Amino acid sequence: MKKKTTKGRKKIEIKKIEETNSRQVTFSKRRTGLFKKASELCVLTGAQVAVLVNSPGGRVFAFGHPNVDNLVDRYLKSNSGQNSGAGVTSAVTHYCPLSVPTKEFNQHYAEVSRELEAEKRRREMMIPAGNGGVPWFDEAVDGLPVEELEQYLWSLVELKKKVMTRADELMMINKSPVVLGGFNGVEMGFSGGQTVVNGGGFVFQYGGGEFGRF
Amino acid sequence: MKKKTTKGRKKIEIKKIEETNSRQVTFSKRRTGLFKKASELCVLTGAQVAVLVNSPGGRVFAFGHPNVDNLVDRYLKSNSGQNSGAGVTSAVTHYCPLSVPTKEFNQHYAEVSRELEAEKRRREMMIPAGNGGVPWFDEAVDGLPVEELEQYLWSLVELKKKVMTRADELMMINKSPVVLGGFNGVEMGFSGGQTVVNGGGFVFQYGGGEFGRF
DNA sequence: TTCTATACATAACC
DNA sequence: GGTTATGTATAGAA
Repeated sequence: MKKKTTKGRKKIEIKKIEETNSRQVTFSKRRTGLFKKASELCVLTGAQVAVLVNSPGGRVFAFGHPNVDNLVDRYLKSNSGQNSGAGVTSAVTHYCPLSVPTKEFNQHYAEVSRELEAEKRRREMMIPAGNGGVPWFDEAVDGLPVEELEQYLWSLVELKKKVMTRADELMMINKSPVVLGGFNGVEMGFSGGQTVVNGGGFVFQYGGGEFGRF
Repeated sequence: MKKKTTKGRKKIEIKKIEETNSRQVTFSKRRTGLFKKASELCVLTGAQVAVLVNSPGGRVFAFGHPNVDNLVDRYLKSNSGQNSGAGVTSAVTHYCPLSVPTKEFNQHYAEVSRELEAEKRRREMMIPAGNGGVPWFDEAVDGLPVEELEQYLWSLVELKKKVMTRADELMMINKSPVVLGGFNGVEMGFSGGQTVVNGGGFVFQYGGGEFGRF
C-alpha cells in the first residue's frame, strides 16, 4: 500500500503568509475557491455577483455573473441615473471606465464565463487575462511599492477621519460610549467601554485596556 | 440522551433553489461565507479583493479591500493631477469622482432602503464619500513626501491591525461576524481584517447590535 | 438563530 | 498539478 506521505491539512492562523512561495500557492488555490463560492451563490440563489481580485503584482482576476461589466455597469447607472428604491440595485460609487488591461481582462472573462455557463452552467470561472503561470506575485510584495503604501495610507487616513467624526457624533447625540470591544483575555462586551478623543487621537478602550488608537 | 435532531449536511445540486425561504437562508449563509473567504484571501496573501453581491431581493452587499472609499480619493487626486505612476493597479481602484447627483441619489436611496429594511442597520450615514469632514489629517498628509507617507503608513497599519485583529477575535470568539455595514443602500461585509466601504461610510456591528458608524 | 452530521475546501507534500 | 488528512462551511431541522 501507499505510504502516508502527508500529515494532512493543518489549521493556520489568518495572517499574512510571509513565505513567498506558499503565499502564492495559497493565493491561487483560495482565489479559485472564492470564485467557486461566488459561482455557487449565483446559481443557488439567483443573486448577481462580481468578484475582482488583484494580486499585489497587479494581475487582475475577476468573476462575474452575469458578468463583471454588466454588474459594474448596473451599479454605474443606478448611481448616476436615479432609480426608484424599488428593485434597486445599488448605490455604490461611480465607477470610471476600467483601465485597458482590466477592461480587456474582464472582456475576456465575460467570454469565457459565457461559454462555460452555456455549456454546463456549473460555474463560470475566470482565468487571468493571458499568460498562464507567470511570476507576478513576488515582485512587489517585499519591496511594497509606493503606490500600495499610499493606498493603505489613504485608506487609513479615511478611516481615521471617519472614526473621529463618528466619535464626535456619537458622543454628542447620545451619551453612549463607543466601544469596539475588549482585550485579549478580557470579557467581551459593548457596555462599559468608552471612547476617548483627544486632539487628533482616538483611542478605543475597554475597561482599563486599550486596543486601538487612531 | 439527546435525540439526533438533524441528519447533518447533505449534498446538494448546484442549481437554483426554488423554495423561497431556504433560498433566502442559503443566500444569507453563503454570502457571509463568501465575504469571509474574500477576507481571508486578502489577509493571507495581501491581495486586493472586491465583492459585489446583488440579492434577488434587490439589496446590495459589498466587500472590498482596501477601503474603496479611500481609493476613490486616491484616484481623484492622481487623476486630476497626473495619473501618477503610483497608478492604480486594480479595477477596484478605478472609480470616478462622485458626482453630486450620485450623492443625492445615495442619500435618497438610503432613506428608501431604511423604510424597506426595518431590521437594524438603518439610520443615517454621514460623510459623503470624499471630503467634507475633518480635513486636518487629510491636509497634513497631502503634501507629504514618500518617506513621510511611509512613516504614517506604518503607524497607521499597526493601529489598523489592532482593530482588525480585534474584530477577528470578536468574530471568532463569539461567532458573531463583525460586520461593517454600509448605508447608501449597500450592505458592507466586514470580517477578518477588511475594511469595506463604498461611497459613504460604514458601520461596525456586533452580533445584532451596532456599535459604530463611520 | 443554533445545532449536528457531512460535504467540501484546502495545508502540506509530492 | 495530484494526493491525503483535516479544518471548515453548511444543509436541514428546530
